[in-house]
Amino acid sequence: MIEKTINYFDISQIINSGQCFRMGKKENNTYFVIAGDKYLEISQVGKQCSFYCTEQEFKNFWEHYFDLDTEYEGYRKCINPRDAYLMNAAEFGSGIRILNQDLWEMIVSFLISQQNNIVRIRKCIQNISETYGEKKQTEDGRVYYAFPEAEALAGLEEDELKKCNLGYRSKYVVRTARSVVNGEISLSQISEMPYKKAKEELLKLFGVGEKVADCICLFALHQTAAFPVDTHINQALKRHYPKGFPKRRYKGCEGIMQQYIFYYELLGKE
DNA sequence: TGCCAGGCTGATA
DNA sequence: TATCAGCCTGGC
Repeated sequence: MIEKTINYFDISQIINSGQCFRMGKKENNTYFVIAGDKYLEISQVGKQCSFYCTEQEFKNFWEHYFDLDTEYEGYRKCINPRDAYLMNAAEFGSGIRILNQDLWEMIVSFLISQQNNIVRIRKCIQNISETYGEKKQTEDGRVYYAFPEAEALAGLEEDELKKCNLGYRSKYVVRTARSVVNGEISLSQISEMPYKKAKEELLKLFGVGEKVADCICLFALHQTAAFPVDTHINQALKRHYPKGFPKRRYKGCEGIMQQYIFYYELLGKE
């Protein structure tokens, strides 16, 4: 177990910020995370966090996954103090971090997310993981399933994933898996591209539009200039930024601000 | 029963 | 280039 004191980190806020669909609460202060083929439990009381893994695993994977190297206070300090709405939103979601998640997993997750709600998205991802992912077991015997590789999905019929409750999104996932497997699109190359170029590449995938591409850029590629606009953000922008969100002021960290707004819109109101 | 939810595609004008 | 059905499905 690794114990850390971490500023501006709140695992429950991260779970509810909607960037990860394989995290959840176990009991009181304990949470679980499945990322790719890894499983982790965390407990948190205030700034005190316990990561139930080895030092090596923490250093090699989870520290980067949770973006613990980044000082988030700096992002909040650059907020215009006259922008009361964003100041409040950032205060409310001050424990949010932008995770460094697996690119393939995020592509599929956000393909599934369209015209869908979080409970169903989680269920869909659980279904495809249990059906097509590798079965794993923790040291204490807990069974979980790794996220399925593109190869495991590319050979399916387009409607096959409807059995996993994906509905019309089934063909998006299968065709995208084929594009990855047959080399039409290179995930490793996308990982190295700047934001605009990476987004352009992602938009070539069947079922990936503006919003989904931006979510993938932000939550998998850590392109914090990406600013996904979904219905919630759209409503918030209309209400609070009728002249447009001041992206120039937040150049390079628009995505962080988007997360504060999204979380505030979702849970900050009574 | 009908509507909606963290959009996108493809047809049509 | 813009607009708009239609798409799955479960919960309310």
